[in-house]
Amino acid sequence: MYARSEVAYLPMLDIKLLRENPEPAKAALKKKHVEPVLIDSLLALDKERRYLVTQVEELSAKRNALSKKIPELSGKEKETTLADLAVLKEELSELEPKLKKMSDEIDSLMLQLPNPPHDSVPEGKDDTENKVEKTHGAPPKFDFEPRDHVALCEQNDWLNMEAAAAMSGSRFYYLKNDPVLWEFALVQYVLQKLIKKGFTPILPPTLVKEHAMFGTGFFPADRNEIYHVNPEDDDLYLVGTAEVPLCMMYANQIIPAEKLPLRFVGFSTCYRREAGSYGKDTQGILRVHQFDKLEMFSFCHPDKSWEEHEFLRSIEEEIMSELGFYYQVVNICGGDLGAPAAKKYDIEVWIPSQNQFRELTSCSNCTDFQARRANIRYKDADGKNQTLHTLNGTAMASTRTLLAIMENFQNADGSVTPPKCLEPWLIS
RNA sequence: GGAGGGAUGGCAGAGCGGUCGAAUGCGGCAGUCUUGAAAACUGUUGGGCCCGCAAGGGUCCCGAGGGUUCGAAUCCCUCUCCCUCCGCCA
Repeated sequence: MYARSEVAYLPMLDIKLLRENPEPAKAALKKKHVEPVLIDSLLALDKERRYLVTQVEELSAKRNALSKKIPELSGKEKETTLADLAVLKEELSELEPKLKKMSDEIDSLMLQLPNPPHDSVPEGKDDTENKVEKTHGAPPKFDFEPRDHVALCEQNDWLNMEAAAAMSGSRFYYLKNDPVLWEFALVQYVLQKLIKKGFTPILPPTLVKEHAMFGTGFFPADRNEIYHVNPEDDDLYLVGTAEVPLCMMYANQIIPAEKLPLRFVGFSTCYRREAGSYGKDTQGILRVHQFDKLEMFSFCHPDKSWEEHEFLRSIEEEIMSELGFYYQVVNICGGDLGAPAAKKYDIEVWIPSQNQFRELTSCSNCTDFQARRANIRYKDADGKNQTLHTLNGTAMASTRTLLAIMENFQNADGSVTPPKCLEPWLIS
């Protein structure tokens, strides 16, 4: 079926759950710093809307019944019926715009509500309150003064930031020589691993329409992070992650329950404006406008999504440890979680020059948040359509992984020995 | 970029102002027949929302959004997508 409708902007929270059980929702959303009052006013609006709906539908029912009779009528009877219908039409023309306005208002409020976090998500206002769940490995020991990745790139002719900046602006780069080969090896190594685990490899589109950004929950919240291309004619957006096209691959579709989980790994270049990060991580390739990434994505049964979340995390850990990194797993606190995630783990890798861990991957359980917006459902055993759960996780983020390889596996002479697991995939 | 043709239920495909949520075929499900299966036959087979404890009732949906009309799948406008031909092109 090609004439797919665009995503209906479904609200992300099930308003029925909110109606029946507002208190737990309020408590959970408070963790994400949503004022409970907001929920109350939303519910008040919803109540009013339902009353209006009932009125409008009753009038419509009357109108339909009378209209149906028109062909059989004639003369005076027909005239009085037409007059009655005119009155009904008048009443409806007053109520309907009112109802539409109220529904739009509710939808827009619902669209702004984040996904309530899971109980295991720590309280906290920002990244300082994230919780380290585990640490793996040990920091590399150097019997020389380790260089940072910028110095290593300089010495080995791996990077040209100046020409890139002159051409495209700050935070762009030309990568040269060995790291280029490492990236392709990383891609092959990770793809192989994931395919063996049953993931389907995907090369997705990276320019998408606005509704795709709403469907995946990046809009309205993170609008300023996204590049908008030719607003006047093409009106497309460059994705910041393959999560967007992977998720939208099943927008408006119903997946038979027995096919779940559906697991994909998508490769894409990712574009991020990094607005608001001026002056942060300005050196080298840690924070850039463009990088390549392999992203895992699961469509999953609601009962299985927490298990699936741990599964994605375990894959990320497997990759990190095979690459030989010293890393920690961080449980992101409520205040630092994005709107779509109910829970998120970041895996942070030790960066010697900074003497700290930096984020290399993250994986999120978005529960039904994206599925509701993008209208992705599964058919359960009773033949009922139900909203499913979606999850995503970084399998390999190119620039940061390359940076970590450079800094962690550098030698005294400034050369770098790439991880063993890449050897089979390295072009020489 | 230019010129045409389309979009209807899981699929195929009719309908082109009221009797149409929608013929018919295929597929799916249930049953009859059969030792079992196939075939044949019979029945059944979309979704959202609102009211209701429920039974049930109502409303909306024929790509999307608006409009005309007492009444729209059918008429008008805008948008999206698909197909064919020409041009261009990795």
